[in-house]
Amino acid sequence: MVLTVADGDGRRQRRRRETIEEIRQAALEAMSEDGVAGMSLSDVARRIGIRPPSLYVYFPNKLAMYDDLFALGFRRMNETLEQATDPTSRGLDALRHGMRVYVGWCLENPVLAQLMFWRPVPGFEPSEESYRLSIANVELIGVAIAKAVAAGDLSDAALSEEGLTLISVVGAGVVSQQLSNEPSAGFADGRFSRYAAEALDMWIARYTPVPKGPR
Amino acid sequence: MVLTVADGDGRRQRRRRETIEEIRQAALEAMSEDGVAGMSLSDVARRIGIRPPSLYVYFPNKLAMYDDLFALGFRRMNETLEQATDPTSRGLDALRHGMRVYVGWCLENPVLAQLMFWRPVPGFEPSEESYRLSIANVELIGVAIAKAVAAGDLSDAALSEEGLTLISVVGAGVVSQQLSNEPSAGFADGRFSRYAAEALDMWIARYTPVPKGPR
DNA sequence: GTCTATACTCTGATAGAC
DNA sequence: GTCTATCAGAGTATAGAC
Repeated sequence: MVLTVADGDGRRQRRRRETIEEIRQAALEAMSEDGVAGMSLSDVARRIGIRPPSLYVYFPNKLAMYDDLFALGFRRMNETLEQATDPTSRGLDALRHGMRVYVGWCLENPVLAQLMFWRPVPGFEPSEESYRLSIANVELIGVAIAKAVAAGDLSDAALSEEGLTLISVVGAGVVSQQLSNEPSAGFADGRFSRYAAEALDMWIARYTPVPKGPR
Repeated sequence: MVLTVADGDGRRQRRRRETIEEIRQAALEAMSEDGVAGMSLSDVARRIGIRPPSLYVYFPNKLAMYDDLFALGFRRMNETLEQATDPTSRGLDALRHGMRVYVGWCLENPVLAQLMFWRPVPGFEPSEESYRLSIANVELIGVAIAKAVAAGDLSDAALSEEGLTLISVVGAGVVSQQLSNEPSAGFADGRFSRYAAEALDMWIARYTPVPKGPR
């Protein structure tokens, strides 16, 4: 059955992608109003002027919609982190800048951040494909640390399991505390996020190499 | 209308408290199976063999049940922390022990911890009374730090806004990462919780007073 | 006083007409 | 691709049996 005409297909698929984009936007709005787990398909359909069953043309079920948004979140965040990598700044400065971008993105996208870093939706687990994007996110941080190690600003231990675990604990701690206690605050005025630099400094201090000159 | 007989009241109120305790237990079981936000009143009623509307005799609505469990969680955790305070250990040892008990309790009570430290339930905000219990929780940590400062093991800055914020970030970070990435692991074998001591060490190092002897 | 029976509205999801 | 019709189940609320 190879009757699908290649030419006519472009417009149809394009229209489909536009509709999916509309659904995503409406779902994010709904979640920010009613909570991540409180999103209802009827509400999403109402927001874009279609009937609930029509959503099933684009997503097999509600959990698949969550998975799509989970992946979207990591795609956007990884893109932001890559674009924010300033080639002129290096070593610890690049790491500090990365931390600021990371926390800032989470506070600007609290709905996606909750979906990505907590597990607020009963029954939802990311698909293998989406999970790979979250792995890539962790690796971006590892690359920034590796550069600082290569520059001599951090000891090798920063790249150990302990080092990578502890920096993820620091980042998750700042974001988690800020989002659950003061979700609407910005980066600079957040009770917790304003200490993001100091939190990272705790980690940096632990992995700062001892000067090798004679004492 | 003061016809209520004092004698007969004891048994009735006792029976009522027992039922409430049954409901709490069933709700916790339901949440651990279907997620915190996925708990359904019909399911809770079914577990203890009554009809859903009967739950409304004990709780005005579903959110009130969440509030009751939120408060229960902090009561239990604060109790655990107070009992675990070993009067023989002091200073940094007491603080390290407190951190272990804190993280351990959260991993042993993941459902309550999620309800207490994240905001997984759309529309739920703790009542003023319950919120006070969460304040008391923060103050317990402050007391342990104050003792270490008094013993000379930590600098005064440990009790500053920065110091208190950063230690809450460290604790929340360990718990948050462990619960969302590996919820069923225990304290000792958790990918994140096994580094709880090292995470606290980052904080302790930042607030360790410099020795005052001559250099 | 306590619980049951019943009803109302909304949810996620499916089947089938057009 | 979108619709109508429909389902089982949810949370909530009220009326009434005992």
